[in-house]
Amino acid sequence: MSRANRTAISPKRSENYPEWYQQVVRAAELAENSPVRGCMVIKPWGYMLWENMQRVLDDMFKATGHKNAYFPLFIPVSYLEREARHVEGFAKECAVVTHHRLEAGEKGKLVPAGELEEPLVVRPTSETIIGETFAKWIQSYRDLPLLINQWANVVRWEMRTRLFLRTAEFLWQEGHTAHATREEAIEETLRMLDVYADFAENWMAMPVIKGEKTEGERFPGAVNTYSIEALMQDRKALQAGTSHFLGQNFSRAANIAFTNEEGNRNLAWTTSWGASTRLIGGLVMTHGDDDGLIIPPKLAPSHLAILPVLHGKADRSGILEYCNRIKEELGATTYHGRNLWVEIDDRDLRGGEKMWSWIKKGIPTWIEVGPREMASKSVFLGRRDKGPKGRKGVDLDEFLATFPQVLDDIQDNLYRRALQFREDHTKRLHCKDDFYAFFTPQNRELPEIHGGYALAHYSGEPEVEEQIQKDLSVTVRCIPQTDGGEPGTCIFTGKPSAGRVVFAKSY
RNA sequence: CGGGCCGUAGCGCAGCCUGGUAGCGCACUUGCAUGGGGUGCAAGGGGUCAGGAGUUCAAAUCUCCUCGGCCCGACCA
Repeated sequence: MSRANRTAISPKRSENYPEWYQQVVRAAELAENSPVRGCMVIKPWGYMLWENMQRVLDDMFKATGHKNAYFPLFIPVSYLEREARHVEGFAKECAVVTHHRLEAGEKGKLVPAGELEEPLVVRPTSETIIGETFAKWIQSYRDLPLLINQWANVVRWEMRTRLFLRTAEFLWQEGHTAHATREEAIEETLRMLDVYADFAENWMAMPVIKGEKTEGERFPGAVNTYSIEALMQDRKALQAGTSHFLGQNFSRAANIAFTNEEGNRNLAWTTSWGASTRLIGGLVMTHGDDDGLIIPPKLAPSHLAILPVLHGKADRSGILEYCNRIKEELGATTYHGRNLWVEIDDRDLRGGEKMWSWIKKGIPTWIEVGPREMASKSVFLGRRDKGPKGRKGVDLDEFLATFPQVLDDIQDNLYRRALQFREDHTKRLHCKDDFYAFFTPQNRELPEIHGGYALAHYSGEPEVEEQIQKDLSVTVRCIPQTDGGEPGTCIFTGKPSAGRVVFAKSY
C-alpha cells in the first residue's frame, strides 16, 4: 500500500473490528495486558484520560450533594449472603481470600497458611458493606438523605476479558444513597442517570439513550435498573453507566432503619449507581478511526502538540522560543474548568513520524512550527477530526485567539458525527422477519459489521427475550425514557405494547 | 466453562504438513547523510520458538497436558 493512503492502524475497522480495537488501545498507549490474567496496566496517557473523567464526574457528584468516602476492599462472605438475588448475581465471579500469610514450602515456594475463620471476598461491588455501614450511620430521618460516593477498584472474575471493556479488576465509582421515601430514592436514581447522560454527551461527545432495563438485565438485588446505552462503530451497544433503585432490599438485608417524625421505625430506600473505566473503551469505539484514537478535547490529556521543525540551518533556538511563547500563552488559558495543556514535542524524530505518533494517540490538535511559520507569524494546524490532509496555515494571533473555539468545534463535530452514525444505524422495525434480517450477517462464516439499534414494539414476555438472545445474541438494551410510550403491537407476540424498546447486540 | 482459531525478537509474520537446534519486515543501537505524510545507506544488538512432559540420535516442527490471546455460546459494568 502506498504511504499516502496507508492507515496507521491495521487491520481497519471494516476488516477486523476487535483486532482494530486492541491495536488502537496499544498504539494510543492507553493500556496493555499484564502478567495477571484479565488485568491491565493503564499507561500514563490512558490514566490521564481517566483522571479527567474522574474529575468531571466527581464535580458533578459534588454539585448534586454527594460526598466521597472509602470502604474496605474485603467483604466478609456472610455480608454477601444477606441479599439472596445479590448472592446469585455475584457468587460465580468473586475472588476469595482464604488465608492471611505465606510460609516457605519446598524448593523456595511460598504456600498459603493461616486460614481465615471467615473467607473474605474482594469486592465485586460494595452494596453490602456500605449497607452495613449505613445501618450504623442512620438512626433518624434527620440523617437522611445520605449521599455517598466511593472511587475504588473492584474485581469480577470474568471469563472473557477485553482491555477496558471487561477486565477482572477495574476502576470505577459507586454512588450509594439512602432516603426516607421511595419517591426520593427514585428521583435520586433518575437524577444520577441524567448526570451520566450529561457526562457522556457533553464531555465524551458520545450520544446515549437513557432507559430502564428489563427484568433479565437488572442488577442483582435491584428493583429497577436504568442505564445509558451508546452505539459503538461495530453497531453493538455499550452500557456506559447504570443507576439502580434498590427499593428496601438492601435496607432489609442490612437493617438500614430510621425513626421518622412520628417516632415510627422505617426501612430506608436506597440507590446505587456506577460508571467505570469501561467508559474509555466506549470513547475508543465511538470516535476512533483507522488512524487510531480520537479524544474529545474536553477530556483530552493534552489539547495541543507543538511539533517544532528543527533541521538543517534552521534557527533552532528561535523556533523553540516561538513554540514556548505559544505554549505559555495557551497554557494560561482556561478551557472548560482547567488550563489548556500543551506539549512541545522536540524529540529527535522525523516530522512525519512524530505527527503520526500524536495522531494515533488521538490528540485533538497539533501544529507544526518551522522557519516558514516564524517568517509569516503563523502556525500549520492539524485537527484530529479532519485528518492529516486537512492541515492548514493559520495566522498566529488568530490561532491564539480562536484556539478554544477550534477545540469546541472539534468537540461538537465529534458529537454530531457520532449522533449521525447512531441515526444511520437505528431502524424502526415492524415485523419479526425484518428484525431477524436486521440482525443476521450476510456472511455467516466471517460476519461483517451489521445490525444496530432496532426500535420495535415488545409486549414484555421474558421468553421472547430469551429466544432472540438464543437466536441472534440480541437483547433489549433498554426501555427508552424518551419514546413517550406510543402504543402499538408487539412484533413477536402480536399482543399490545406500551411502547418501542431498544434492541441490539451488546458488549 | 463448552466449540473454533491462535501463541516463533518490542510489534506483525514465515518456517511446522514432509523433525537436522531459527529467519523476514517494521521497531531498537551506532555512524553518516537527511528532515514540513511516517527517510536513505552502512554496521550492530536482541529469541530457553508461551510453559511442562513425552516420542526420537535429533523437536519451533510429532503427541499429551497446562497457561495466555481472539471469535462464537453461556455470563457480565
